[in-house]
Amino acid sequence: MASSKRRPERRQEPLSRERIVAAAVGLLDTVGESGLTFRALAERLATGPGAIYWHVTGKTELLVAAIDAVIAPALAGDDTGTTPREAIRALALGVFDAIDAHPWVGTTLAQLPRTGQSPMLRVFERVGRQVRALHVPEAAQFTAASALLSYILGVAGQNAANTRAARPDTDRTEFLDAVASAWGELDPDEYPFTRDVAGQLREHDDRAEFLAGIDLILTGITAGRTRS
Amino acid sequence: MASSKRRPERRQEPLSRERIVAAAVGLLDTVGESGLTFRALAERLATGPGAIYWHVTGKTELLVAAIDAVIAPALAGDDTGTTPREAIRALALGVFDAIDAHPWVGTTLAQLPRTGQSPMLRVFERVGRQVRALHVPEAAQFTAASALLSYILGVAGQNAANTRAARPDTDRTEFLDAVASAWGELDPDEYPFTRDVAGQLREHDDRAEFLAGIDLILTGITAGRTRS
DNA sequence: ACCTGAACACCGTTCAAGT
DNA sequence: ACCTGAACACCGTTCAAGT
Repeated sequence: MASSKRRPERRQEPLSRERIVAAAVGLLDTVGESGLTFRALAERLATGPGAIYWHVTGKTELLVAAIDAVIAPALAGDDTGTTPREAIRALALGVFDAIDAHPWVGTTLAQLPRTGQSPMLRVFERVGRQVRALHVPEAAQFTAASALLSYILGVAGQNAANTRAARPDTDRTEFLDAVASAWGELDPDEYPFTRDVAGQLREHDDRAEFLAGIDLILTGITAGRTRS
Repeated sequence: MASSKRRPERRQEPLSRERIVAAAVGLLDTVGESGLTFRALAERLATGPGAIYWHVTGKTELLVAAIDAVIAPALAGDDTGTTPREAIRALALGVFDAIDAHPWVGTTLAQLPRTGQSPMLRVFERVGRQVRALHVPEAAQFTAASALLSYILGVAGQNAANTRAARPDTDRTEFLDAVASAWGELDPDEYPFTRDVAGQLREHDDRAEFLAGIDLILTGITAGRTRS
């Protein structure tokens, strides 16, 4: 009786956008994209599903907010004191790591338009600034930044697809081994290249591979510079 | 009475995988990804939803088959008599055009694993063969082909996102204008790059932009060659 | 062998009613 | 102002029953 007065048993913090988004991220991380349900979310927050709609307009907004929360650290880095090339690599790796830690981001991020308050726009801006710092000619800056962004998004999607395709109890190397074996048994007439390259898949490092792709594009971006 | 004997009124062709997939593509093209429903599909085919499951294991398989049908023409091209560089450009453009004509492909394609009988694997193989024809060193072939593929997928996803973000009644230029205006009004302290680059967006051509990105990567791939 | 369609176990979202 | 939870209009998938 005494306790009910000043200490509210702390069993029910008020609902808030932050608590909802945090719970959503937790759900996505543990149960995956299909696990994010208004009912499951409501249960985690000890309310009814309708309560969530007072703080959030719908599932899309919830998903964007979740992505934003997870991608934010990658954009928090300080670019001063590094070369633009290093800054782009660090930024790209930050996004890659965020997606690697939260595979559901890859699936959704690539589908967000580069408009409004989209996290996409923030990544684009960061990439673009460094492209400019590389002294890419004005007219080519948009193309260069877009290409880098598209590549990052493409890898993100592939990564998410691989995570989903892998049995939940297998780790990365096991999965790569399985894919490599499957590739190795493909029809040599139909898939000569994939077959031959299967071996490289076995000893490859997703992160290093991703970075190698970034470097490829960076090389392409800066290669033409001396000619202009 | 006479007609019911030899001419079966032709009102009910038997169901088949091809008919189902064709109807699915039609539904996706007209009503979009959210319009592909087993109930809607059944209605189009004049049956119950359960009938479809006799020919197709589930929605995932249906989606993959639909993508396959739409992407196939892009892979049918003949590569003989062109340079590898031209072959890669043509292949990439083929995929781009297929996705542009069927925006729902972009959303889903990027999420398919590069395994089994996935259309992804077929695109990868085609890209890879031309990478090899470019005389890229063995160890770098996987990276080069993967980078090209990831870029293509990334653009595909962005394209689909843009199509979805655009009001259904606006055309491409109207949409780009709207985005460019929005970018132009961004906070100059937070989005200096995006703001400045907004103008380039207005007069840009998606297809040309896409190809420019491919060229960037191709340049990156071939740039190091003379050094090795 | 192939089709039918009711039924199951879910969804996102709304909204009257409560505090 | 904020929460509740039943209700609405859907889903994908299954499966007994039909032909």
